[in-house]
Amino acid sequence: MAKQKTDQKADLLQGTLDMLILKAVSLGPLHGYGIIQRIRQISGEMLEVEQGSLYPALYRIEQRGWVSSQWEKGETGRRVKLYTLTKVGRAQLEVEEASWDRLALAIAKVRQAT
Amino acid sequence: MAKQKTDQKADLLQGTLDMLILKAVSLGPLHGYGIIQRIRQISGEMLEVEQGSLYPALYRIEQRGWVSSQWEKGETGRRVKLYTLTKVGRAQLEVEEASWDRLALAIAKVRQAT
DNA sequence: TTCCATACCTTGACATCCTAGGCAACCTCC
DNA sequence: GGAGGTTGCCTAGGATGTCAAGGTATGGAA
Repeated sequence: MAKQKTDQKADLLQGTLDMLILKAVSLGPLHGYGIIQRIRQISGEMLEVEQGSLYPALYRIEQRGWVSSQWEKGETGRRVKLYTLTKVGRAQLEVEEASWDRLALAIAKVRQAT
Repeated sequence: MAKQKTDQKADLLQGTLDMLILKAVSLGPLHGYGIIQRIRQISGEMLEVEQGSLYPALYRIEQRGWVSSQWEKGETGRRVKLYTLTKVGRAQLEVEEASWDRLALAIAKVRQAT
């Protein structure tokens, strides 16, 4: 299906996946497969989340109460598991974004060092 | 001793440690304990690498040929294990920096999504 | 002499991610 | 009507990397 991905295996860093998922779901309820597509889309085709990474992560995230899920009939008539961001999840997203900002800033400083 | 660390568990993301170490050593040969200090310093006290993370990482990095080591007499008269960046290591540093840039760019895009 | 900082290292637990599968429903095209 | 592709869910197993916690030793300061 033409994955290609600019030949560079950009692989996510451990810990960033949760933030990406929360962000994707924050744009509106979504099912698992759709999350992968949305992340790919909003990252400009740069990030490709594997199913084997996503589903365990979703389970984990739901356990922590950051998202809630319910089975629904999708637009195509098929049953899909819709995930919705909870209030706690929205707060967590902000925490993770702040944490990322701090790290990115720190790394930037290190990069400048001579 | 005053560690403090702004109470925020800034914890590194898996995968960034190698880059930090390579960068630290790229500024001049250094021993393990000194690497921790240099990273703390050039990150503006934002990054605190644990010894339990550093030494395994150093071993790993040396096995891959990115640094070489030799025992020397430190300034204080004590024996220290000095690590030096190799040519391969310098190339690897560039690879990791480029990889970080890609990821940071992708994350930034995701952050902007509405 | 007691304590702290420096300096090395290991062990074991833990979380997260990826590879590689499996299952099923739906669609299109031949 | 059958084949194959896409959507959609999931799991098992292994690899990796990090951390918490400990151990050892030297040297200087109090």
